Amino acid sequence: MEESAYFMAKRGADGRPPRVTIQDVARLADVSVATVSAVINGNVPVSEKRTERVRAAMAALRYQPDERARTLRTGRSRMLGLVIPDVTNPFYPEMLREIEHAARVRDHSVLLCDSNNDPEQERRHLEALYARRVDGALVACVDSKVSYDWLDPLGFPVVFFERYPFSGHYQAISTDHRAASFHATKHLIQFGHRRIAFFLTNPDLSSSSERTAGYQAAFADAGVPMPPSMLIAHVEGAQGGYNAMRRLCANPEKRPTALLCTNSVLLLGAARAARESGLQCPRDISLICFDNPVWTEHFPPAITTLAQPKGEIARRALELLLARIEKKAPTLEESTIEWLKDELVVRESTGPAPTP
Amino acid sequence: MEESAYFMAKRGADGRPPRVTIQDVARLADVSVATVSAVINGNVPVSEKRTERVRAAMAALRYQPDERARTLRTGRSRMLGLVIPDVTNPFYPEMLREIEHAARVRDHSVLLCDSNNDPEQERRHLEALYARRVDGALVACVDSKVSYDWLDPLGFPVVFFERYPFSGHYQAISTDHRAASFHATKHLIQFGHRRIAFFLTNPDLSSSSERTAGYQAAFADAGVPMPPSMLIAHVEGAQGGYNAMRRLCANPEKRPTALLCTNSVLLLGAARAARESGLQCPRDISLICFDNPVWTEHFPPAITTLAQPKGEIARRALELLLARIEKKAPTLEESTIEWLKDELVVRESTGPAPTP
DNA sequence: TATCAATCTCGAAACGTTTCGCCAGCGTTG
DNA sequence: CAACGCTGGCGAAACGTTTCGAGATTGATA
Repeated sequence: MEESAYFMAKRGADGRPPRVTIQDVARLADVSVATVSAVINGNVPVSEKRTERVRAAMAALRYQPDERARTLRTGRSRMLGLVIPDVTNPFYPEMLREIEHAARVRDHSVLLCDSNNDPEQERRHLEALYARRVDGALVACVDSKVSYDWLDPLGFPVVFFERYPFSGHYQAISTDHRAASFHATKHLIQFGHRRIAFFLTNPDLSSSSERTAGYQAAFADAGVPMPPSMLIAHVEGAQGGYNAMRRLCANPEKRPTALLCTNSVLLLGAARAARESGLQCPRDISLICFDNPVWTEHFPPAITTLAQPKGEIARRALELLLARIEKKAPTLEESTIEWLKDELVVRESTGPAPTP
Repeated sequence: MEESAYFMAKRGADGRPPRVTIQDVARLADVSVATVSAVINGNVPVSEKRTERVRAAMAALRYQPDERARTLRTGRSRMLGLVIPDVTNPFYPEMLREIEHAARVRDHSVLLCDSNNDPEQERRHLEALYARRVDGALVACVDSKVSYDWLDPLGFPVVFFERYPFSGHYQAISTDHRAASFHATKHLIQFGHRRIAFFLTNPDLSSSSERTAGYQAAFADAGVPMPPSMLIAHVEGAQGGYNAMRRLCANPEKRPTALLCTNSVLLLGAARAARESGLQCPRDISLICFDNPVWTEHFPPAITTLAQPKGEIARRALELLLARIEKKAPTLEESTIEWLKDELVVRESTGPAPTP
């Protein structure tokens, strides 16, 4: 197996190393291309002798099959799109990690797209993914009001996670936001809190409306009236959380004694605002947020959170998507949503309501 | 332009929607495939009349060129690999966001790979990226001691960022870790601190050794002796930071009065350990860390950090990589590193050293 | 020894693009 | 009027695989 002479001959004028193809391997091993392919894929029997020759040739040439060609021929790219609203929200990197790992286990790669909370960009991402003919996509959508009906006719399988569209047919896997929100609120009510503020970002999100419903249900369930104007939407980022909290605390008599945030970044700002208003947590105010990033455990005080089972979401979503891809019948007759449970992890930031 | 009949004819038995190809467009517009390609790519003149026909046909069939085939033919995939050691470290998602954005602007997609701090996995990722024939990769390596010499002969262009190998030829773009570390340490020394602890993760990392050098240089520069056994390596994660700090604080007389952490997660644990040891920040201990994630600004107290110019790193790294790809001469004759400046953002966590 | 089945092997046709070279048409020019 | 250059268009050959159908080899059976 002497490959250097061969290499020299093939090297282009530009000095760029030669791309070794299946042809080269076949030539060196003195077999047909088909045979090489057969030993690579192992789905067709090849004699011991030739297998050995091919193996040796592949090793000598450091041959690595070109996935592009393979993909074009077989129709499967073994790539999956992952489109998320904002990598900067710590929930998503952790999700990404799990999804990437799950995908890797099933021998798939992940093409990441950040929508930057912009429906337009999200759409562009999805179109690009389709153009690349990835096998399918996992998406946490930016806005539940947008329509994804155009995906189906294209035969482009998508499964949603955590956030899914309000209308149309789709498959989704999500934590039970309503139940989680219910439990968190109930936890606070049982501590005697009544003036419980609720910060959410975009209300046009399946997760937002479910969480809102859970929050309201908890009050109804406890037979306690909901405080007016404590449900605040469109709070964005740490600064948004800070501003909203400052505003709420302007009037000390009407200030909240507890707060539930729809994501961890909001809480960061809100907590600071509370401190700056002279409030101490949990003595004067209790704090809870969705998601459970590392810092919540180490924050003073450690934050009570709602932790999503990210690994499970990832594995389940991937399973669903792959099944849909295999089945080759991407057109959906009806919507299905699978629910997973959040865990309320109680730490130091929640306690009894202050006595007036 | 009646396409429905055509669609019906093409629809397969499996109910899967037909894939419309350039052939279909050509047929419908009654021109050759070459002409369709010409109007798509616009690099060959096509008459007004035909252009119009082709446009109409494409619209009617909702034709979207297959990137796979395009890629195979042209040799450019317009995909870039991004391999990072750990998405869970907040530095990387932010980096990722910038890189993805920069790539998008230049009409490229990003294939994300998380090495999970494992050199083996990193290597597998790189091999997979090559197999997919992405145009190149941006990598923050897991360990500077591993060799990446095998990439060059493959003609696979890679540029390193923030962490690069100790040996071999490579291109890198990095913040000036040494200078940053020097400034941070100097900042502390000027506050009168002498017992300044330094936590780092893997010492076999270019960034680690540079930061260590900066730390040491600051003492030398100030003519102050370095405290013994305050330079602690292999501190991993928040728990690692916690443990290391607890250990250092065991003996109150010998405890540090300041701490510099190589990443933000370490600081999280260390800060908690300090609190639990009865230390108050910044009165009893000053804290600084590299990277500047949102929470540092909202933590009580707000953390003094070293902020990397992530956007600039991303843009510059991308530029370098694309240039390397264009130039089609991936074999490197020598190494080049470009340095960017960190910014020391001073907040509440650093102050005068306690008087004994 | 002829026949047959069971293996293995191979050439060639896809997959969906881009691009190269050639040709037809046509107005200019000597 | 012949020769020529230009323009726009087309067929066909790539790109690097997989896969299909058919041919070649072998060993066993009648």
